[in-house]
Amino acid sequence: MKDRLLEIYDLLLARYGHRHWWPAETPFEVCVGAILTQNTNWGNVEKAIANLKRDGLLSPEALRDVPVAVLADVIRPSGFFNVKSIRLKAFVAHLFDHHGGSLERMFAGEWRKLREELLGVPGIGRETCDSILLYAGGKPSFVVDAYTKRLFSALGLVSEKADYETVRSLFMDNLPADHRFYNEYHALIVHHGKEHCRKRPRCAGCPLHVCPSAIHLQ
DNA sequence: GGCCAGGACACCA
DNA sequence: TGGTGTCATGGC
Repeated sequence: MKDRLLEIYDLLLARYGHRHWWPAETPFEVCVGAILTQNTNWGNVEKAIANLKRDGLLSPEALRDVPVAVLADVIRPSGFFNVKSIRLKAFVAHLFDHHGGSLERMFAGEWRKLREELLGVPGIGRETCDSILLYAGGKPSFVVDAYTKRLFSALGLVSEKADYETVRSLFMDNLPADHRFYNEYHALIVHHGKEHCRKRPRCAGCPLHVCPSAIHLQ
């Protein structure tokens, strides 16, 4: 299984090159983006983040102090703005309550313990949590998203019905715990999912040689 | 005008 | 545990 996973990685990297993820300027922006992108097109998230920057709200202190109704209006383009504004406030409140408002301090401890801690914050589920750990904190916690499940079930490596932790274990039990490697691998999976297969439904020249119809089925 | 997007959670059986 | 409804905008 390890060789197969490495082979797929090599194919994706050879085709698409390094993706330089996550698309954000700071670790805090990664955390905000991870929450805003929940079941949402990334283009809409970019609009919301641009609004936050415009209004000087992209900092732990600013998000802590802004009224939730104001925040909801600012992040409106990302969709689900009422729930996401509450989730952003919950994350920042946790950051101040447990880590003095400092991401650096939050990431200083043992990351597996931090993972359990963050999963207890309302609005931070497994994918959001792992995205924060990997892309904001540089921790070797593999991210599983819709693209990952779709692709690797299409490749026959996991069941279509496999739950999050099962898919995550496929990678973490078989690959070295290297956050740069996990970063690149997941970024390539997402890029393949939206830039290749979605724009070219027939998947002509798909580097993975998989049945395209399986990938496009929801 | 319908479908979908880098989920999470409450509720129910 | 597993299935279903809810939250919502914007691009195609």
